Amino acid sequence: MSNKIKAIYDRLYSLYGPQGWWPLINHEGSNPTKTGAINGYHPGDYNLPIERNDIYEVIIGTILTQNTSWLSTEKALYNLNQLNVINPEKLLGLDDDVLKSTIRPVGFMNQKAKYIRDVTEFFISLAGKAPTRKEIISVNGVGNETADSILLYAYKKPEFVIDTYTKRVMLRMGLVDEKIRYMGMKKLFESSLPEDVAIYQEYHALIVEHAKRYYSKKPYAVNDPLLELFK
DNA sequence: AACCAGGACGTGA
DNA sequence: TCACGTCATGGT
Repeated sequence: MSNKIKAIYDRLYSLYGPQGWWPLINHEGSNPTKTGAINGYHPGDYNLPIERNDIYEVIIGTILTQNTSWLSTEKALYNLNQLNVINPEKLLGLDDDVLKSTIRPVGFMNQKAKYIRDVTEFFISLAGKAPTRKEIISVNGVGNETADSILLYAYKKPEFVIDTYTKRVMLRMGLVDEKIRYMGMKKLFESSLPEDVAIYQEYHALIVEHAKRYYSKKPYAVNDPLLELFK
């Protein structure tokens, strides 16, 4: 196989199809196959988000979901939406204790409340312009993965997202070693794929979907259909 | 009842 | 640079 990274993508896509990330609360029902408070997956539609508040929703979603299940994140976003504060100015006007109790389901509510305020002020200061990677990662609470998630899913920039699932799968496939760093893995994917936002968006989402099934509980990769690719 | 979840940051070596 | 502790709630 000349390009294993691409071969894995093709296999995952044929297994699961387009994932329609990042889900948006204002697009409920567009994908009935997923469950939870937000059914706003939009498979095949790579134009979203368009509205300012939708872009903002993706950004606070990336903070909320840090080391947290998406189910919990949905609850927090649902709560915020009920308060009609998925809007940067309105969010900043929210009482801090109210904000913390609203995002409570995601855990780490003290630091995440602060992170959300910081990234919100940064978002407003952009005045509609997309940030560079260096700029967005300088915000407190925005690390490598969150920065790339924001750039890829909120601003549609070709930045590949690496997460713990990605490393887990790549390790099992024997394509990286244990000491690989975030940027090393990111460059590996980006140098193996066409620089295409839709592909980057799908690939990361597909890895998450796949890893939830085969790489959540140990031992990993039991009956993993990817294993037959390299035999 | 341990373990994990769509991580990031601060600290001391 | 690196290894490790901390942050916190909820589902399985």
